[in-house]
Amino acid sequence: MPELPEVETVVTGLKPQVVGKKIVGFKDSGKNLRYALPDFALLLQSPILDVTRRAKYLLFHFENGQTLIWHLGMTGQFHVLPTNQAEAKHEHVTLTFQDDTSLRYRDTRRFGYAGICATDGLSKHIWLSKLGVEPLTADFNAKHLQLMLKNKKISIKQAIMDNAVVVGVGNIYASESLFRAGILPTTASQTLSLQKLKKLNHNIKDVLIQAIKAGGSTISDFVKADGKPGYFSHSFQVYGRDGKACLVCKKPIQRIVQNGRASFFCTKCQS
DNA sequence: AAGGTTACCTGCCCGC
DNA sequence: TGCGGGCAGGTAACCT
Repeated sequence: MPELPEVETVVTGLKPQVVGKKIVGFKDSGKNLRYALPDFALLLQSPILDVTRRAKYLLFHFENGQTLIWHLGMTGQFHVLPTNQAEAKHEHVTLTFQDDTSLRYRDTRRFGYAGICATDGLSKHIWLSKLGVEPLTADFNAKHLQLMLKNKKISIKQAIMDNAVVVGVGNIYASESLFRAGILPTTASQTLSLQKLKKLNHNIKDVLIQAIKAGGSTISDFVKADGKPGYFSHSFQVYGRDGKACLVCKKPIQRIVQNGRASFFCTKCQS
């Protein structure tokens, strides 16, 4: 899926296209996403007040006190299109607005999922209640990392991808931030000094901010809400570069599989 | 109980 | 050109 910068980009792109609109109809492809779809009738005729993000979830807040929670999975995309425009392949949900536009949800692999929850009960929702701190807030700092990682035997890469430690860091930005911080992804979490954690904390924030500025990464099927790709993928320093020269020291970038996910790193620049 | 593995699903790319 | 295998940005349900 899109990682945090991509979701942030989608929220930014969607907001001006949907805020103030009312859903007047809905349909789905008949195929479930990861879970059964919610009853969209709960949202009918109520204006969308705002679209926000928590971790990698999009939150559509409705005037009637309901919030539509949406996760894009690996391949989810939103598009706002004229209602009379033909359905695209893998379009699984259509929410029709009162103004002849409609919000289309496309998801090739159908790993995405949606739910509806009373806005005042959002923090207790099962998908949101266990989430850790947002990476771009002051709550995410070296001391926080130290506290969360003490006694943890898992690798540092797995730790920063754990949503209870910090949300929004996925497989790409895990490798990228560890490279920038000079830490091998296999390092045992509990062995890192506060000094190293400071560097890592700083680099996680930095790489996410840069990616958001670039409008999210583009890998295969990520498209922003306006249909145009983002440009951060041009800035990957290690992700997907196995066998190629490290941009700092020229040593070939290594690729290993950790917990079933690809990790990329430089053995000279990271220790 | 933490840490690992697997499943969910489709498409693409690679090698034979 | 066709086919099988491996791989893909996430999450969570399982196992050990």
